[in-house]
Formats: sequence, structure tokens, C-alpha cells
Amino acid sequence: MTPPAAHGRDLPHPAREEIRLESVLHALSDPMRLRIVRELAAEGRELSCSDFVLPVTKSTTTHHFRVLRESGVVRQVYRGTAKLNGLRADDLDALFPGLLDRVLEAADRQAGRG
Amino acid sequence: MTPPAAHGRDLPHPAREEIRLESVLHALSDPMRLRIVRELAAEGRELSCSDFVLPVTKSTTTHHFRVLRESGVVRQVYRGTAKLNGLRADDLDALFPGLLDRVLEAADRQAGRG
DNA sequence: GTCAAACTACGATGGTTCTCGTACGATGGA
DNA sequence: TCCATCGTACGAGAACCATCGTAGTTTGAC
Repeated sequence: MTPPAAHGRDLPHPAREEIRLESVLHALSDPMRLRIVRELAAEGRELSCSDFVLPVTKSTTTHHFRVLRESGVVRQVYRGTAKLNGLRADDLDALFPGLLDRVLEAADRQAGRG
Repeated sequence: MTPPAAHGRDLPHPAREEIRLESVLHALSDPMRLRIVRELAAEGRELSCSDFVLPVTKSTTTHHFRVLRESGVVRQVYRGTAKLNGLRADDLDALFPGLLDRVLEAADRQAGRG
């Protein structure tokens, strides 16, 4: 009785052209979310939500991932019981060339400064 | 009786090293403020608050300029009755190389897409 | 000294966001 | 079938933010 899409209900994502610069900047302006994005970029692969050890509860984590997804920064797909998160680096780079890299670089620098 | 600094009371600005990436991104994530920054960059010189024609009241404009100043994006100095606003492009570029340019470029692109 | 212009300060309001806790649903394995 | 795991939904609270209007301050010009 389960509908055809048995393997993975899917989540709403903005299409590439729908991604707004302001939303992306806003998504990245939260420390927790910037941390998530940096980790995702450093790892270079899709990570499940539970791969992240964050100083907030699970529901708060869910909230932040949703903001990231709705702003177009990450793509989320279900994989069994886990939900994999991948950076939409290709889409972002097509829309806003170099932006994500400069932000990540800036975050690294700032972290280096302590 | 006026203290020595007769020509221009001065406003609190973060020092270069105090500028936080998250604050900058947050400042730039508001449409009104991004618009201000773009205009400032396009003009390439200091502009007074009243040079901007924004669809908000003056008190709201004051608010946005303060956010921009406190986050380290603009520098404000009094010049007689006017207040001049200049982009802190040098400071930002020293801290976060290329970031401001990529944001401005991204904003142009997005504006171009309509 | 008076006046207009530029901007600020303050208080209020309505909206958004970050955070949590608890309860729920979906998946895959024992 | 039962259960553990992973994540969601919902409700709530506190904080923050964008916006406004009004009243005030500072400055420079007349």
C-alpha cells in the first residue's frame, strides 16, 4: 500500500534558478549552520545528520538542516533510516561563481585566527 | 564647552580583527542592506545616508546603516550635518579575500536574471 | 539667534528565528 | 513481530529583527 516511491520519500528543494543570494547568505550567517557546511565541505561527501556532533538537540539540528535545504545550500535525500546531506556546490557555483569557496576560505581563516 | 573633537562626534566601529564573518554575512543577507552595499560599491565613493532613496523611512534607514557599521561592512563619519558612509573594502579584503567581490558579483548576476 | 536639514533615540509592534521537550512515523534488523 | 535507530512534527518560550512614528539633537546657513 505504500506508494511507488518506497525507497526514500523526497523533500522539497528549490530549483537552481530559485536559489536566492540573500537566503544563502542568511543560511550561512548562523554559526551552527556555517559549521555544518564547513564540515560537509571538508569531508567532501554526503553525511547523515547523525554524523554531526552539535551542541544542540536533535530537533534544533533538524531545523538547521531544513534552513540549509530550503535556501538551496544542501540537498537532502533519504537513504533508509538515514538522511544524507550533500552540499549543492555545483548549483551554487553556477549561480554565484566562487562565492561558496570564498566563504569557506574565510571561515577557515577566521577559525585559524582563533 | 564642547570637547576637543569638535568636528565630528565619532561612532563606534569594530577594529579589523574584530570583524566576524557571521556578522558580515548576516549584514549582507538583508535585501535593503545588500542594496545599500551594492550602491556604495558601484559609486566607488563615500555617500551620505540621504543619497540613498530607499523604500523605508529614515529611522529604518538609520537602523540598517548601524547594522552595517557594527558588523564592519561600512565606516561612518560625520561631516557637518551629513554622515558619510564608505565601504570597508580594504579591511574586508584583508580578512576575507575575495569575499566582498564575489558577493557583489553574485548580486549583479542575480539582478541580471531578474 | 533662528531656522531648516540630516540624522538619532526611543518606544512599540508584528514577524521571524533559535532553542527546547515530547510525541510521533519510517526503516531495517533480530 | 518487536525493537532500536534516525529523523520529523508540533507546541512553546525567549530572543532577535525590520519597520514605523514621534520627538529630539547637532550642524551649518541666513
